[in-house]
Amino acid sequence: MAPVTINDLSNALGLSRSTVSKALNGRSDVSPATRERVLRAVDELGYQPSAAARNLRRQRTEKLGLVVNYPFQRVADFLAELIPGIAAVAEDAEYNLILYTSMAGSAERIKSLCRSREVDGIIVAWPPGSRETVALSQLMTDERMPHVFLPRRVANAGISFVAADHVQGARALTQHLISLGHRRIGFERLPEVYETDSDRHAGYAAALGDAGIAYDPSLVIAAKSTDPDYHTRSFGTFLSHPAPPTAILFFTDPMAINALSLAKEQKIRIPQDLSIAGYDGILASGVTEPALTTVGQAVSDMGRLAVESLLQLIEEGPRAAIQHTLPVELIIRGSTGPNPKG
Amino acid sequence: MAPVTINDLSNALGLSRSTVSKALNGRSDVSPATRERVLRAVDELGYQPSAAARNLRRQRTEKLGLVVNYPFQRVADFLAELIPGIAAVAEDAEYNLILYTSMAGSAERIKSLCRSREVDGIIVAWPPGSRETVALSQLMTDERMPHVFLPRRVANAGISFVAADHVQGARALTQHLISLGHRRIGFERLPEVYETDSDRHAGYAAALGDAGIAYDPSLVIAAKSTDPDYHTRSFGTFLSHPAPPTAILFFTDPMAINALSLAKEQKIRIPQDLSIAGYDGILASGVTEPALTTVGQAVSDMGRLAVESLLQLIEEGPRAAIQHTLPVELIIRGSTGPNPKG
DNA sequence: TAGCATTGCGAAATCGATTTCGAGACTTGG
DNA sequence: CCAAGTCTCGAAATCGATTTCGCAATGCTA
Repeated sequence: MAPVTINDLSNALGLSRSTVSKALNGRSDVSPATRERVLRAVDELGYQPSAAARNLRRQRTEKLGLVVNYPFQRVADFLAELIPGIAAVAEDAEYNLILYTSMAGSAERIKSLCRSREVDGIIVAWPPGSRETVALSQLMTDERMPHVFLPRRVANAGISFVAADHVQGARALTQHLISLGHRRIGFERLPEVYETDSDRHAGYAAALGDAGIAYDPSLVIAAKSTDPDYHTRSFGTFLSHPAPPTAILFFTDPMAINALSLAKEQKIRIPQDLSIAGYDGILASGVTEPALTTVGQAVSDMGRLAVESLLQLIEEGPRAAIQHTLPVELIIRGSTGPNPKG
Repeated sequence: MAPVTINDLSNALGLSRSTVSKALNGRSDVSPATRERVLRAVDELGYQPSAAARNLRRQRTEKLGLVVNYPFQRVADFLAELIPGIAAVAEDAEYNLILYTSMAGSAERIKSLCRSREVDGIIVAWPPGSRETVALSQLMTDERMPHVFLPRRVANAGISFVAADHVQGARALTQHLISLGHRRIGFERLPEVYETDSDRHAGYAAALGDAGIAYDPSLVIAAKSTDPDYHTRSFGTFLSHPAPPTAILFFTDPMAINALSLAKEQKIRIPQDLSIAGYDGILASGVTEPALTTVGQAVSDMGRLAVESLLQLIEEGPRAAIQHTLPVELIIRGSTGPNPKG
């Protein structure tokens, strides 16, 4: 009825708790015969150690925390790929995953999480802006809580993260458009200030430079996050430009998909009249009409690496930060085509 | 350095651990002045109770387990909506969510999970076939582990679940097609035997009956799960029927989306030549060309209800099963149109 | 003022494991 | 045959909280 404890086992066997525990944990000071008896009894009585008791004594929980520091829905696509990857790798290493979705931005709650010791390490998905991220990392370091940020690079040698190489991604994407004959290429940046944004912008600028195309600031729009309709508005800005771009790079796929339908409304043919590209390679980007040219990230790889890094940090104790920057993949689909004016 | 424990607090204050604990847990046998002192010290020393110690003593963990009993990727869409709903509601009630993705179908692992007592209750997402589900439920009941199944109905009065009303959904969908003039309506069922399948089939048959249309078994195909290409094959079967259907209902959106692209390959115009409808209302169904008529489920509501039900089961101890069947919503989009032969 | 109820606090048990340390029993070598 | 290891095992401490119970001091009633 009540769960079987190690005491029940030791009583049933006429052995001490110590011996039973040692038999179960593979200690060497137990005779093979005794170990055999213990294991048989475990089977018969259906014993399973209490997680709480074990956690308390061992001072670790074999659980990882995944803090989603961003409206879940907006990164649902990403998470749908990320979470199973993380959970699977973690479970292979006998760790489980606890999800925290309501502590966005709250340093206090992260601190509580650290102090309650209910996880052995934390993966922070979509960390806040750079400054806050550094502070958050410091806080967790102070609490001796191993942690890894994902999927954003943090420009700080002491902070562990797993990210994608957006300089390379944006560069490849821009090069693709240039090779199609485009010379005036619009770029819509993110409103917030992240390394992700500056990386992608750097890649865009680098590709232009490589091709000897002058960087035209009027073709680069930084969306204003205060404006709920900023996607729509900035698309209009591009179109009404005196010398409008023949191709536009959007910072994320949803922005590009939005542009796709705006274009359809205005009878602008994609890609005949205008080439459009997104970024991130979300699932929906593959089923639009036309399908979206974009840059895909190996999300499940990032998940796997994040877990592996975190486990290293946990096992090896204080050590140098682990930083991974993964290559990204250019996905060429129907939304980009030759420059109509080229 | 080392985490602050309740002993540190009691030393610093010159109070016993009991008193400190009682002050923190709102017991009445503590004077307001003492409670105040304790709270102040908590703030100053940065005390946070150890989750493990508390769990051990209280014999509960304030954690819920979400067992995903199905390849994560195949239900990613669903999960992306379900998980945040579940996590948010749980966190409002001071519960966290632990994800288990690698115990598909394994009764043994479920049993271990129950006995380890690392969660207070379990939500099983996408339970296996009826018989196994009943066995699984029995197992958890034996282990005194509260549990709820989702999002499938289980035809057993003793089992708690949250599901959608697929009889109504399939009926509404079929009625929609009938109202468009269709008389020969194909229906592709699932290979496995679930209540979900029989419910949708019953709804389909009921709508036909209501309209006085004879049920034609040759228009109902049960896909064979052993055949990896069964989607493609069954679409061919429909087309080569001597009196082919003018509209086809697919059991799930991915099947319908697959049919959409098969139709495009074969130059069959949707919906002019053939109407196609899906079921489930996944995100991708909204961005196909044409967009898919389907039936949407209030997934986040199901998540919320599942958590609320589970919490009831946890708090009230042994009690009658809680069963919720939610209404579904007919989503009419571009893939269904008037019967060309009508 | 004696007797009783109330209030506020602490001692100790408890939850269920792990781990350290020491002690017999048994070998082994000299 | 004795001293020194080896093997096995158990007693007891420990992890950090909660909870029960008793005790002393105080307030209240008659």
